Amino acid sequence: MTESSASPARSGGDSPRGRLLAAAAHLFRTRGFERTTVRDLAQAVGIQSGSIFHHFKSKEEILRCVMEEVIRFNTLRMEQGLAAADSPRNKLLALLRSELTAINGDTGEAMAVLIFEWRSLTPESQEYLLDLRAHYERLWLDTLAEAQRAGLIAEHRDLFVLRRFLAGATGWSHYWYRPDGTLDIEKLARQALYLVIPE
Amino acid sequence: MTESSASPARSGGDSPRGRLLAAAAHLFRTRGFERTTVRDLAQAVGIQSGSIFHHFKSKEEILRCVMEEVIRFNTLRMEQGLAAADSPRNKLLALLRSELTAINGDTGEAMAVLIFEWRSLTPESQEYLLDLRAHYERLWLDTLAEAQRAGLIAEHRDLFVLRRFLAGATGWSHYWYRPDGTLDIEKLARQALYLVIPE
DNA sequence: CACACTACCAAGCAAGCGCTTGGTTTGTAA
DNA sequence: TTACAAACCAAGCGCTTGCTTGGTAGTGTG
Repeated sequence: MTESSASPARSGGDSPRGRLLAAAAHLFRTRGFERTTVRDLAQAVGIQSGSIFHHFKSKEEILRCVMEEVIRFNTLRMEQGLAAADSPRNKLLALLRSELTAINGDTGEAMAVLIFEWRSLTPESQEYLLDLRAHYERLWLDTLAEAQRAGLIAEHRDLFVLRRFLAGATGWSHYWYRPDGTLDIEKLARQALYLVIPE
Repeated sequence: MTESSASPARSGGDSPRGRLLAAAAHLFRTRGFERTTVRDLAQAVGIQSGSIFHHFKSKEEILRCVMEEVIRFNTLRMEQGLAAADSPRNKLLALLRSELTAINGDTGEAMAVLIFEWRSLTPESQEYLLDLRAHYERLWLDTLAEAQRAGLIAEHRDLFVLRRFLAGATGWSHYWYRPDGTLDIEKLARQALYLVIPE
């Protein structure tokens, strides 16, 4: 309820498990899940490869945990952003800002893993995580519907399709956007808003 | 110039090499490049795994060939679509239709491989293919600039950012769009056009 | 002290990987 | 019929993979 911290403890922090997850997010993003070996992972945190299986029962479980953590964390951030916005327009901007921050900011590596390593999950893990994502997507569709009722979005636009287009647009920014240029995330979010609202 | 065939011969057809490339596109898309073994690939075309290396010198070369072929093919399709369009608005629509067809139509599997398996290429292959893509992207940016000069796109919109957003939006449709529903590619392209032009 | 617990190491197993090799079949054309 | 190259097989090499096993420090609690 306090606005002080943007996040309530993502991952164990400096626990062995937390360090493993952080290293995994980094390696899975840069090399991909398949190309990353448990030996790479062990070396990154300074232990033997076999010791990993004291903390996780399989390599795939590490992937699932990285994804689960980033979903929970960013759903929370999105809800906080929504609560602070007053108009339909600003709610949309808040969602876009949240998603672009998730992808290009602090949780960027884990988000990229979530998006681009989905296939490496077992079907059971996919099902489990899809349940978590459902709530996240609901927030989006409700906000888009509210904006359409307010007349911000033309009637002939399909909101489901629009949301999928936006998800692709923001997710892909991971591959080209570099925050050190003149284009900060706030400007990027505004450019993304033009995709929804002509203004 | 005839509208009869949408394509001039993509891949060798039923040559051993062509069959290998077609099977590779399918397997690389469904399982990913890393998870696909040369033994899978060989089984798919009915030969021994070692025989693959009579046609390609490495597994990575197969990936590069799949990508090269789909770039060349779809650049051609896009140019044909552009040539047949009369107004800036219809040129944009032609580009979106071409890209969405490439991703969700006949070349969909190879396109998905091009987009999502990029990382598995060697740096040399990446550089080589980037040259081919440069021309493709140039067509996009030129068309967007023409539309902006014609007043279809607001001055404060960044065309480079817009193109990247659109690339993400269309590319991602591979993951959710199913052509058998009520939403055909033409309607999908129109929904995508709303991202660019308010109308 | 004894006990339990977390975190870890050292070693290695069974399986799977991309790719090589040497030789054989098959199609084509002189 | 002969010649030759493309296409392919059978076997396996050398290496890497995810993961297991048995044991050992370090720490806190009674």
